[in-house]
Amino acid sequence: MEYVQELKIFENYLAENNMHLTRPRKVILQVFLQTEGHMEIEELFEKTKMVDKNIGRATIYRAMNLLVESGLAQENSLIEDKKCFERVYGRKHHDHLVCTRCKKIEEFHHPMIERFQEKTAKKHQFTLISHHMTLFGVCQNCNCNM
Amino acid sequence: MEYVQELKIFENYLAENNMHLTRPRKVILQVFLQTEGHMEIEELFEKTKMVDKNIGRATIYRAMNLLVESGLAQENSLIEDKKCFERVYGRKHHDHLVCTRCKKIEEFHHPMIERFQEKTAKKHQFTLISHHMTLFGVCQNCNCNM
DNA sequence: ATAATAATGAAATTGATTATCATTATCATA
DNA sequence: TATGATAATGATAATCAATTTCATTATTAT
Ligand SMILES: [Mn+2]
Ligand SMILES: [Mn+2]
Ligand SMILES: [Zn+2]
Ligand SMILES: [Zn+2]
Repeated sequence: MEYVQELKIFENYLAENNMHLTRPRKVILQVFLQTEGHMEIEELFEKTKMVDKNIGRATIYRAMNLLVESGLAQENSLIEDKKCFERVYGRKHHDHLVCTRCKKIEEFHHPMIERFQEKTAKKHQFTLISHHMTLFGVCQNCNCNM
Repeated sequence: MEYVQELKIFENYLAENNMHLTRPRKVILQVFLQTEGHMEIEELFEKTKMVDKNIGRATIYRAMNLLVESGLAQENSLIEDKKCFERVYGRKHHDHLVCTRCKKIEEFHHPMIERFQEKTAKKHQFTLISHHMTLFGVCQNCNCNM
């Protein structure tokens, strides 16, 4: 089994909360870790079906919440009215740039922006917990082809 | 009638698109302009009912879309799973700071952040169209009372 | 007024997510 | 290794914001 670290983390999280590492959960973790980028529930559902066609959508929703709670996954709302997930364990924080035409997603990190966000929160006497920042635009490819 | 400017803009937008300034639309505009801050459809629906209890929710949804298209309103998704609107005509662009405890919303504008967003888009060869940026935290009030 | 067209509101539909619940799986312990 | 307490599953129903449908009503140009 690959992803030994992530598996350990998930196991620990489950154990701490008196939950079990079941087969469906193991399959969903595996599929999640093997998928690149930003994935939707439906995509994960389709992929788990290839491994075990009995796993239901509800179990995917539930397992993804557990992965978020255990710190392995992050929930993004890059698309209106639909959430998507991405790996966060062992990766650095970043924000997103979305092409409104082809939906391509690029990632970026801007330390200065992060700094100013902190300062802004402090100025408003807020204890900053998190932030959403997404830039919407048209990518070079889409710009040329239209 | 107050808000002559906004009314003109709405009338022009409608005329340009072969639509009519009907009574329901006029009422909804009025209610929208008289409401401070960030408002949800349900809130607008309740308020329009006081003026004309026959106006349906669907008409509010439709009218708010028109207000967005005409440049009078902006749609925000500060709360998960629900959109809210705010006035933009005659106001400056800003982003939001949301208290996760009491849901208080504060507004801020940080020119440097905006500048860096532009630079980031350019670096990725994206033509920047818009951005979402919301900071989540705990306000001073909520910090003290807990 | 009249005809052509646009708008309305009630109700149905959609689509993502969550809850319910009978059934099945897990695991500590006898 | 059986057993019973508890957790997890998956099919299905429920939710809920938002959109669509459609028969009826308003609006406007003629
Ligand atoms: Mn990402
Ligand atoms: Mn605002
Ligand atoms: Zn593109
Ligand atoms: Zn607060």
